Amino acid sequence: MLACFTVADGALAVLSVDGAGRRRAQLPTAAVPSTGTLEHAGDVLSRAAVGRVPVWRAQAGALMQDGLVLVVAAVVPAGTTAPTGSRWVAVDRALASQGAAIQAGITMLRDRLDREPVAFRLLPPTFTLSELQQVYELLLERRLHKASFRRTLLAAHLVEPTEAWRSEGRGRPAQLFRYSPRRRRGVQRSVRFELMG
Amino acid sequence: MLACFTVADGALAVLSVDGAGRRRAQLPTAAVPSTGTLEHAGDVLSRAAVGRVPVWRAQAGALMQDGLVLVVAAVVPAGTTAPTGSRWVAVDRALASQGAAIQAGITMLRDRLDREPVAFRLLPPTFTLSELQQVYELLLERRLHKASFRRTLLAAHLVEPTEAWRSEGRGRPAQLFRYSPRRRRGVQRSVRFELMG
DNA sequence: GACTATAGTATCAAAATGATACTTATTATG
DNA sequence: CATAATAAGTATCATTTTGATACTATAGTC
Repeated sequence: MLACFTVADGALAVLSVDGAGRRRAQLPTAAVPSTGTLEHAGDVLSRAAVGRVPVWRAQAGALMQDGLVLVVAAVVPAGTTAPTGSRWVAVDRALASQGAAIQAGITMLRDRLDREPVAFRLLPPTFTLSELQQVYELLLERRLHKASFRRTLLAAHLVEPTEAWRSEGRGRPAQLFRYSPRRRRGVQRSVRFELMG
Repeated sequence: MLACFTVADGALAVLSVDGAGRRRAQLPTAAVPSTGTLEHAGDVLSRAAVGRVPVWRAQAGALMQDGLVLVVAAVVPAGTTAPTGSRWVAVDRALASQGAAIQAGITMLRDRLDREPVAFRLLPPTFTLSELQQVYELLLERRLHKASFRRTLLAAHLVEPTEAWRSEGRGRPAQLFRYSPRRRRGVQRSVRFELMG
């Protein structure tokens, strides 16, 4: 089962296939083949469902739903069009019908956010830092501080500026950046205890 | 397949069943039942393998190994004895034969370390702060700063001191603490970019 | 041109971190 | 018994990180 996410209309959206007359979100599914790797099986399912191999993908868990179901979390860039017969559904609405699988996928995205380039893969090759921050805010479900976000991001040498600027409606144009990780993070910082009790 | 971890002899160890004449580590396995929840299936497997339900458990992934294999990561307190027919094997040695499954389990433990009480569950009900720090160091594979570790831990209100002290060999006795989370962490801190490029 | 909206920067105080060194309490050794 | 050794736990302080606030820059709208 594929939980393929993108950003659409400023919200996280998941790919849903149009069931026969059903209004509930349905995630694309395929039988797990008995041969080949699971990675390959995930690619096959993705290609059938989205028409392309996702730019990021991870196992999100296994569910018992009328048999054993593996959930694959996947990510495609904002702007990817859904193939006919499927559409992007805002996660809030989709949760109602496919809650467990979608939740597993989102949890996987959140958990990997600081270790793998999930947010960058949810964006086109070039993007503004405000867009990037919005993706982080979507996935973390909280507001981030603008100056701190940029300072930390730039200090991590994960992006490089391009020559291009984008003027979007009102205010000052934003510079476009490209994901271009330079250095490994050498210094490890202290432990965090975010336990909820 | 069960990757059940504990701390033994100052190292992370995984439960291995003694195969017929095999020296290689073998993780306990059971067929996924067609009925019931996966959580229950994990408990059944654990009870058969360790003689008890683990104090912490999580899905660690799915592997394609001569058929589809689900890996369950589990944790039992230090000092738990392995049932006859099985033994604790230091992770370093066990990795050789069951690398993928064990690695998936360790990754799960590490990823959850700051959000779920994995380290506390690897210890008996009461423990010293040095022991706790050692568990964190084992799982994170790096040294931590003593004063910072304690400051942060106490500020998180996750442990409470007991009246008991333990004198272990030489130096000053250590106070025993109990896992007793008090408050939810209200403040969220800034984003970390630990991407490896 | 004034107003508003958004990008991006600067400054500064507060908080978190890590190094170092210190104190305390115990066992080992002579 | 005195002293050394060892480990727990604490204190101090400089450095780094963080977040609030306010600022400048550049565009569109009225």
